[in-house]
Amino acid sequence: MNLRDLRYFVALADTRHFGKAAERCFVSQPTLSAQIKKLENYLGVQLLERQPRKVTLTETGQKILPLARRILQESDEIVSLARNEHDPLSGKLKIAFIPTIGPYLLPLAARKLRKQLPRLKLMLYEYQTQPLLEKLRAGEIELGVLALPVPTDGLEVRELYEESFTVAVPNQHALAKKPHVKIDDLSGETLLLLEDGHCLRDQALDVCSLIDVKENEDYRATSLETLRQMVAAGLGITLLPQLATRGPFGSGHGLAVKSFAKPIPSRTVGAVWRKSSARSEAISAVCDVIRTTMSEKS
Amino acid sequence: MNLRDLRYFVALADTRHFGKAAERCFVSQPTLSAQIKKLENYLGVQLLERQPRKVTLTETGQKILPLARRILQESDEIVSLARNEHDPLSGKLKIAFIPTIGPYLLPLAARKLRKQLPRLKLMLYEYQTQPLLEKLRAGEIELGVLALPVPTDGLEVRELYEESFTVAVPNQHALAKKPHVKIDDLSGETLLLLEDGHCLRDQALDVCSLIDVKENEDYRATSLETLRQMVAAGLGITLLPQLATRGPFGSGHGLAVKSFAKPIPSRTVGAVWRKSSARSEAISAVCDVIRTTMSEKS
DNA sequence: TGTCTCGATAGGTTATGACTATGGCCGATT
DNA sequence: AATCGGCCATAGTCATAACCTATCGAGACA
Repeated sequence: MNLRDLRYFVALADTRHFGKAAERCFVSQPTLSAQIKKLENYLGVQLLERQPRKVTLTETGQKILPLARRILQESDEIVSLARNEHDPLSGKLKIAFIPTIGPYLLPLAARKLRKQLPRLKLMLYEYQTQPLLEKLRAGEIELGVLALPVPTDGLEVRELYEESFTVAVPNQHALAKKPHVKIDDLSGETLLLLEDGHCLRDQALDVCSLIDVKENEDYRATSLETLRQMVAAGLGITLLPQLATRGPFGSGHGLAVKSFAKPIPSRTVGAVWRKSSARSEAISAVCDVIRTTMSEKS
Repeated sequence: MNLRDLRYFVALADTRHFGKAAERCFVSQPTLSAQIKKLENYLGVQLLERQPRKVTLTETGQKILPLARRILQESDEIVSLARNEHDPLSGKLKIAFIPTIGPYLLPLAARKLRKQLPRLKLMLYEYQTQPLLEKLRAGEIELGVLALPVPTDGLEVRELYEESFTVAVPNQHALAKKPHVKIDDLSGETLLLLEDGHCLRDQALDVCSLIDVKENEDYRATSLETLRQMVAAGLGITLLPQLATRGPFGSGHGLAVKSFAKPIPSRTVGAVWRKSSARSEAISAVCDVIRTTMSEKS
């Protein structure tokens, strides 16, 4: 059985005339005639009675007609649903950020995203790098924003922006008075870090790998905000990504944020998605918005 | 779009594996692959994401899937409905009788009809010959049982049985004492007849056409039962078809029913249906039952 | 009786869906 | 690192389903 056959049948039921029904279906009368006969043959029942000058539905035909109509209507629903979804820049798009990026990047990009991609409903998630990649591969999310590099098997990667690190020290700290901080200046300091799983932890350790710092093993922060408060409380110093020091997140409350002297250590923030993703257009558009946002704000 | 494509899509959504889905649809993998792609192309949206080792539905695919399932289910409904209707001796069959046949024939045939055609639901109607033929041609009924002959344009006709006429006279009437009545005996009598539209009226006039009878113009009965009572009341005599004199409808209550001497005048009762009718098998079966009933009872 | 309407039939062409064989990608194994 | 195997896509070919035009035949109508 075929949707086309049902269409022919319904047209015939409406017009009760083979010629007119054929016209309505944009086929010749013999074609429709043959297809109807084939349908009847397939179903094993006569659907219509061909009286001279008059076509009528049999009992069975009358029973089948509403079913056929509903099927056609639902098939049209599929088509129109697909047409609505046709716009690649519409629909839901699930994006995950790592925790040291999301809360600081989103306020900057949100307005522009909403303005430039108004039909895109962004579903926002926050995961650490590893769970994020897993959920990405599992298809639970479509796009991840995190610090590069990441293993790229099956994934597409695009760099979004370069994010400098800064040093956060207590107000009273000697470094608070210097205009710029060199990495070597951190030698001998106590470093406060995020708990395991945060990539920022590894990045900070990496920056300090050549100098002599000791991690405060008693405390591991669960978020940058906790970390910030721990520094203000004088428990040590830490590295903060630059976006986490802008606007309401800057110096104050017993905390001084210092920028590094050149060469400024930094991390690369990038977007990752499945190579096979069906949303590459929307993804690309989102990346563009983030990139331009960051290049304007820097 | 095609039901087959939807079948492929649903199979793929179920198995999430092109090869297995193809197997389930009894086609080769490339075939299913190509059809799915064609479907996606037609809809203008990607329905699935081909990850290595893993096939997943896109957002759109997930929306379309339940629609596709429902369509397939309903198309199966059509097929199974048709299969149920497949038995030509089942379903509704609308039969109309003329008033001078229906009430007398049905009690005789009903039991055998129900026994031999148990799945056939007979819808019974009663119309005079002309309206009956109109409704038959209009497709409102499938089968008519009436007195022949009738105009046969577009209609199929089959004789069912021959029905003798009898004479009904008041108990006190001279003819009530004779064993048999000749047509000539009716000469000079006052004839009571049914109102216009009843074919029996014309048949009675026809039987009496060669002799001298006068119709009682003051009364025209609307049914055989009224006619019978009018005869019993002494208003005249009348002709009754034989079936209307059997069982509870016989002599008594001031009425005597006499049979004719040979040659016995009679009418031919027959079945008519549209040549193009889709129910010819059921019709034929019903005719058979009536014929054998009548040949057994006579 | 001729004419018209309308569905069915005949014959030929195109388009579609199916197949097999094969390629390319990726993950897993040795 | 090289090989193997699973899996989907591509290429090329073929059968048939669907379509067309032309025509027939039955029945309605003037």
